[in-house]
Amino acid sequence: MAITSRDVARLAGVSQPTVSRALRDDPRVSEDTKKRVRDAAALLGYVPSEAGRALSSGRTRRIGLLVTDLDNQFYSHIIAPLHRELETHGYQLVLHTETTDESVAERLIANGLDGVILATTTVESVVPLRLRDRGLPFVYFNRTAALVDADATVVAPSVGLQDAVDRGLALGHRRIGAVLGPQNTSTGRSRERALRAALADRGVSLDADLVRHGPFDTDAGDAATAELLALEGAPTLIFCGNDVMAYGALNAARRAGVPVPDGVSIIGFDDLPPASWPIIELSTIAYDYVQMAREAGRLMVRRIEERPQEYAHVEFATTFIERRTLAAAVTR
Amino acid sequence: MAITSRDVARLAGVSQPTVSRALRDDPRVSEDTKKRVRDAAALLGYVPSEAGRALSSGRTRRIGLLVTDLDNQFYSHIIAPLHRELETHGYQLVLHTETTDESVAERLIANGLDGVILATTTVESVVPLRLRDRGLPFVYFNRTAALVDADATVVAPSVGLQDAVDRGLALGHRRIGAVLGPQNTSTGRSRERALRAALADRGVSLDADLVRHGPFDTDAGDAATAELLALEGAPTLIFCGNDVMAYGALNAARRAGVPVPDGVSIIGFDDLPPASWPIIELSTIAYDYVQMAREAGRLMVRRIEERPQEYAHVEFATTFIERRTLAAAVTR
DNA sequence: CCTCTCGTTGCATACGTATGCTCACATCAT
DNA sequence: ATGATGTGAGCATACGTATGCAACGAGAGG
Repeated sequence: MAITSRDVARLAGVSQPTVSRALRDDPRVSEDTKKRVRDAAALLGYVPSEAGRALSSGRTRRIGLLVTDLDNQFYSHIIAPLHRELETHGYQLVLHTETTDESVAERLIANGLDGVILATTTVESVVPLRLRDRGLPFVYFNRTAALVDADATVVAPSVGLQDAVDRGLALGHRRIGAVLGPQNTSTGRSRERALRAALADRGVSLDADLVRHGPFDTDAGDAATAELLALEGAPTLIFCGNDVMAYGALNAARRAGVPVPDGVSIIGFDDLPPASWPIIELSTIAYDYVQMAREAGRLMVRRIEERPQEYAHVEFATTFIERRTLAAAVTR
Repeated sequence: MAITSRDVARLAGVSQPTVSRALRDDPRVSEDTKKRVRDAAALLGYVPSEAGRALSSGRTRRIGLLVTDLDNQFYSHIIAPLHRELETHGYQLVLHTETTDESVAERLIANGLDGVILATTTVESVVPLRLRDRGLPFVYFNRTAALVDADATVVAPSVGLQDAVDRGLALGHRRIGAVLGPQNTSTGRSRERALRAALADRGVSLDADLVRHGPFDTDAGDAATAELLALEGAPTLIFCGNDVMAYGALNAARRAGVPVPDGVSIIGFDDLPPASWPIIELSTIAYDYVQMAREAGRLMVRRIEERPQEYAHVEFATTFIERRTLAAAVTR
C-alpha cells in the first residue's frame, strides 16, 4: 500500500540504501544521484516511515512534555514556544498528561521518546528517578524535583518580589496576606521563601492567619481569598502564588463586594496576557516565560545530542510590574 | 542496552512470539505461561518498543491534533478532554501546530499517525484532500472544510443566537454591531449566517458599517470594537464571533471609557470559564465543548477501528446565557 | 604498467515486534 | 487401536530504514 524507499530505489535505478542516504543529504552520494532519487521520491510521493526510521536508528526525534493539569492557562502559553523551538531543531513535541505518578515513567519510556521535559513535577516525584534509571534524558521546566539533578530552567523570584514588597510597604500596607501554591512544588516553595525573605528584610513578617496554600488554579485562589477577606483583620494586600490564582482572588473580592484596589490590593505572579488587559490590570511579577520555554527546548536538544557532563541551571530574572490592582492601603 | 521481548523469552523459557502474545493477553496462551512471562517481564523491567510494534503491526495508536494557533484559549480547553477520551481507548494524542497549509499533510503522514483530528481547518484547506489521498483517517472538530466530507462534530448556532437576538431586541437594541471571525472558517461563516438569519427573522438587518471580520483572537476583537465604538452611530449591542474576541471587545470598551453594559452591551460565543467569572460576567452563547471534544475522539477511534461507510455529523446545541454584559439599550 | 587512493554505490544485516502457519501433544469419540 | 478435534507453543518471516563493510571504477602517482 504505502510507498517505501525500495519503490523509490527501483524507479531511480539505485539501491535502497542509496535512497536512504540521498534523501538525508549524505555527502557520500553524488549530486547527480541525489537529484535522480529526489525526483523519483517526489514523483511517487514517498514519505519515509517514522517507525522504520525509529527502529533502525534508535531515535524518534520526539520529545515528550509532561504536564498534569492542561487546563492551567500557564501551560497553554508555554506549549507554543516550546513546540516552535523544538521544531527548529527537527524535533516534535508530544504531549503527555497523567496524574498518577507511578505509571507515568513507564509510558514515557514505552513511547520511544528521545527526551522528556518535565513541567509539573512535584518535589517528591519519582519520575525523574525512573527516567534516570532508564537513561532517558530529561529537563526540568520551571519546577524541579528534589531527588535527582538535571538540566533546568527556573525562575528567580527574589528581585521581583522584593520590589513588589517594597512598593507595597511604601503604600502603607502592613496587614499582608498570601494565597500561595502547593508546598510540594518547587515553585510554590521558592516563591513563598522569597516573599518571606523580602518581608523579613524590611522587618515585616507574614501573619500565619493570613497565609493560605492550595493548587495553582483560579478556584483555589478564589476560595482562599474569600476566606481571608472574611477575617476580622483582613489583609489590605494579598500576594498570590501565580496570576491564575490572582484571577480567583479578583473574583472573590468582587463577589465579597470588596473593591480592588480600594478595599484590597492584589499582586500576581507570571504576567500572563490577561494581566495587562484593561479590564483586569493586574499588578504582578513578570519574567520571560516564552524565553524560558525556548531555553528548556534548547537544553533538551543539547542534552540529547551532546550529553554534556555538567547540568545547566538557567535562571530567569523577575521584575515587578505595577498596575491598577495595587494602591495605597486603606483601613476599613 | 534496552530489554527486548527476546530477553524476557529467554528468562521465561519460552519463545519471543509467546512473550508478545502473552503480554497482550492473547487467549491462545495458557494462564500458566502468561503468568511466567509477566513475572519475567516485570523482573527485567521490560517495556515494549513502540517502534518495533508500529513497524510490525502498521499501527501506532497515536492520533494527531492539528491546531494552528495554540495560544487561543479555546483550544487549551479542548485538549484535556480530547486527550482523556483518546486515552481511554488506548490512543495517545500528538499535537501538531503548523501554519503553512502545504507541508502539513506530509508531516502528518510521515509521523505514522493512525488518524488526525482537524481543529482549525479553513474552508479552502487542501489538507483533507491530501489525507484522503493517503488513506489517513481524519475527523473535523468544530470547523469543517468544503472540499472533502468526513466525520465531524459541529456547533449549531441558530437556537442560541436566536434567543440572544430576541433578548437583545426586547431590551430595545436596534443599532446592532458584529465583530465576527474569519470568513474562511466554517465557524465564522455559520455564526454570521445564523446571526443574520435570526435578525432577519425579526425584521432587522445588520448595518454593513457595523460589521467587522478578523481572526478569532483578543487583539482582533479589541481593534474591531474600538473602531465600532468610535463611529458616529455606534452600536448599542455587539455580537462577537467567540468569547476570546469578546474579551477584546470588553477591553476596547474599557479603554474607550464606554461602560459595559450601560454604554454598550457585549455578547460572546463559547462560554469559556472566564465568561462566568464575577469580574467578567460575559453574556454568551454556550454549548458543551467538552462533550464535543470527547465526541470527536470517539468518532476518530470509530473511524480507525471500524471504518464505517457513512460519515457522522454530530451537531451540538447552543443556548443563550445572559449575564451582566447585556442590558437595556441607552441612547448616548 | 602497477599500485594506491578517493569517490561512489551496493550488499548484508540489524533493529523489535506481530502474525500466519506448522507442529507436538493430549483428549476424546468411534 | 485409530482417527478426529482442540490446545498451546514455536518457526519463519515481514515490516521499512539505517549503517558497517566490501566492491567497483577512475584517476593519480610512482
